[in-house]
Amino acid sequence: MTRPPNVGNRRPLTLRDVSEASGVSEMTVSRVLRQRGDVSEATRGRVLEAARRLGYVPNKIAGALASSRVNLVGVIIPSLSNMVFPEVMTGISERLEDTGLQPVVGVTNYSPEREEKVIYEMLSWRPSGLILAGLEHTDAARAMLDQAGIPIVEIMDIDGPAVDSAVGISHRRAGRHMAEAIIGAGYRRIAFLGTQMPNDHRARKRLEGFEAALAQAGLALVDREYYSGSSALLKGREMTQAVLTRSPDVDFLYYSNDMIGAGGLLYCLAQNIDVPGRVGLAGFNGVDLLDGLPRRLATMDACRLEIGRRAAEVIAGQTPASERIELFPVLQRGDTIRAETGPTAP
Amino acid sequence: MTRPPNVGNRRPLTLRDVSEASGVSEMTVSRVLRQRGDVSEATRGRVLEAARRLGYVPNKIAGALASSRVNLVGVIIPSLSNMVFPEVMTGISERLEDTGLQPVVGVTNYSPEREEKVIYEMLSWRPSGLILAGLEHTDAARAMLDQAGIPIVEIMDIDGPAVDSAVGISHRRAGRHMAEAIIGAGYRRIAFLGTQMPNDHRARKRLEGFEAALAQAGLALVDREYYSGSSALLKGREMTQAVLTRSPDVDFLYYSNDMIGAGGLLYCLAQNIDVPGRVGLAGFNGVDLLDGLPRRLATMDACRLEIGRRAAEVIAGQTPASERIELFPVLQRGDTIRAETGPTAP
DNA sequence: CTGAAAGCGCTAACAT
DNA sequence: ATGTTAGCGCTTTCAG
Repeated sequence: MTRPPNVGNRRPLTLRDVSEASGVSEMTVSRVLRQRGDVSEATRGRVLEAARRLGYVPNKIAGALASSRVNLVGVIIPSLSNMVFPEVMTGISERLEDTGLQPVVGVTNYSPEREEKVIYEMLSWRPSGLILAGLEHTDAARAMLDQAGIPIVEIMDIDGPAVDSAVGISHRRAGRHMAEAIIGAGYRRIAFLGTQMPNDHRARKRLEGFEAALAQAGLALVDREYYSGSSALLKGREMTQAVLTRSPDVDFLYYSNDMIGAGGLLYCLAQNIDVPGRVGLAGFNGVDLLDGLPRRLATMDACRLEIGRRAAEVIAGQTPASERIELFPVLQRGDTIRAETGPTAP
Repeated sequence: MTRPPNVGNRRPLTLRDVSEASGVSEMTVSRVLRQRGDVSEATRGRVLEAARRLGYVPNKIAGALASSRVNLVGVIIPSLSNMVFPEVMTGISERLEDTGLQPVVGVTNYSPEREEKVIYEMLSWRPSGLILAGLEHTDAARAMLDQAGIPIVEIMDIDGPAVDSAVGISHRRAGRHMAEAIIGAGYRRIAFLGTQMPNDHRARKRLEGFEAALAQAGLALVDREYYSGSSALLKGREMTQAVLTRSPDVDFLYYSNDMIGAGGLLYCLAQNIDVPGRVGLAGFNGVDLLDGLPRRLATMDACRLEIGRRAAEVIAGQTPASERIELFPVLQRGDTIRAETGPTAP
C-alpha cells in the first residue's frame, strides 16, 4: 500500500560514509573492502565493522569506471527452455566460479536481429569476454564483435569461420555419423522429423550431414515433417503418428532433438510398434530425460557441459584464445537402433 | 594461435572520438545517441553517420555513473534446469520488453549463502529493481534488501512476510487442495515422493498443507521417499518402484513435482498397474511435458508465466509496489485421479 | 539548438 | 601502512 521505508530518497551509502564512520580515509576503506594492499589488522577491523554496521554495498559501476575492469562475462544463447543451454550455463558457471568472473545471460530466441541487439547491450557494459552460441551473425553484429577488444568465444558449432575462438562440435559430422549407423543397421526408408526454425543452424547442419551420408549410400529421405511451437514431447507424438500414417513403409525416424524423439518413442510403444525391429528411432542431444524412458532412445551427446567449461576457460585465460576447439560427441545406440548388420546390406 | 586483431591494446571508442569525427560537441553527440533534447536533422545525421562508421558502442558504465540510472533488473532464482524458472523468465522478459529495462539472472542453487552473495553482487550494480524467488533469506540478505532503496519483489510464494512486494501462490493451500481432491476420490493410503532439498521451501509448504489436510481427515502419510540429484524422470521410476515394493497397499502417490511424477506414471504403465484404479498419482507444476505423456498426470499449475509478468509490472511501476499479489493455481485432475466419490468415503 | 563546466563514486598512481 | 590527487566516460546543469 504505502511505500515501505526502503524505497524513497534515502541516498545510497558511499565509500565516504564508511570512511567517516570509521575515521579512515576512503582509499584505505577501499583497500580493506577489496583486500588489496597492506592494511593493519586494527584499521581493517574498524573498517569492516563500520561497513557491516551501515550495510554498505560497494558501487561496482563506479569501481568499474575507475579501474576499467568489469568482472562480467556475457553469455548469449538462443533459448533457456531448451534443456541444452541450462547445461552449458552450468559448465560456464562452474569454471568461472573461482575466477572472480560472473556470467550474465542474454537470450535471442533464435532471432539474428535480437542477437544483434543483445550483443550491443552486452558490449555497452564492457564485459571481460563474450560467449555466444553459433557462428552465424548479422554483419553489424560481426563488426561489433571484431571491434570489441575482448575475447569472444562462439560455442556449440565449429562448422564455419569464427570471429575469434570457437568451442563446439561438428554438427555436419554428427548428422553423417548417425546416418552411417542407421544405414549400417540395415534401415533404408528413413524419415526426418524436426523443428521449423530457419535460424537453428546447428539442426540444419546436422540434417545436411545426414542427407549427405544418405546420398553417398544411394539413399534419400522418404519423408519429412516439421513443427513449431512448444510442448515438444506432444509434438513428437503427433508428428510420428502423421509420418507413420502417411508413409507406412518408413523404417526409421530421425528426430532433430531428443524431446520430440522421446514423444515419438512413447507413441510407438503405445501403438505396440516393434522398436527397433519394425521402425528405428534416433534423436540428438543426449538429455537426461531419456534415462527415465521405458526404452533408451538412440542419440548423440552434444557435449554441452564440456563446451561450457572450455569456453569459460578461454575467457578466464586458462586456455589460449583464438583457437578452434573441437569436441567429439559419442553416438549412444540405446535400444532404438537394431544391431549392426554386416558390411553388405540386405 | 596468435591473438586476433581485436584483442589487444586498441582503446575502446569514446564519445569524444565520435565528437571529433563528426565535428560536434560531445554533449550534442550524447543527445543524439540518447534521442534526448532537440537536435537539428543535419547534425543528427552527421553524428549517427560517424558513430556507425566508427562502430561506437556507448559505455553504459559511465552513463550509469553519471546519471545514477541503471536499466537493469536483477532476477535471482534457485535453478535454471528446472523447467519452472525459464517460464518465469519468459513472463518477466515479455513484460520488461517495452520498458527499457533488462533482466539479469542470478542462480543460487537453493543455497541461502549463495543467495546472499548473489544479492550482494546484484545490488552492487545498483539495479532498478530486484525480483527473487521465495520469502526465506538470511538475515544479512534481508538487511541488504531493506537498505537497497529499490523495489523488491519476492515471487513464487506468498506464505509468509515479504520484504516489499510479493507475487505468488500459497503452496500450503495448493497442498491442501490436492489432498482434499485425493481424499474426495476415495484414496486412503497415500505416500509422498519428493526431493531431498531442505531449502526448497515451496515444496516443504506444499507438503505441510498436504499433511494438514490428511490429518484433518484422520489420515497420515503411509510412506515417504526422497531423492536428490538430477535425472528426475528416472528417479521418479526408481522411487515409485521402491515405494510400491515396500508398501504394496499404497493407493496414491503424491509427487513433489511433475518430472518425478511423470517417471512414476511411466513406471506404473510399464508394470500394467491400473491407474487410477489400483493407484492414483499427482504431481505439481503443470509442465508442458505432461501433454506428451500417454496419460495426463494430475497436477496444479504454478502460474509461472503470470507470476513473471506481474512481478515485472511491479518493477516497471505499472502496478503499485509493496502489495501482496496472490494467484490461484487450478487443479488439473488429468487421468490419474479417479472420479470423485460421494462425501461419504467407502 | 548547441556548448562548457562540474561531478557521479570509485581506483591507479603517487606520495608520505 | 595510510593519504592525496587526478581522472575513468558519461550526463546534469546551466549558459549562450
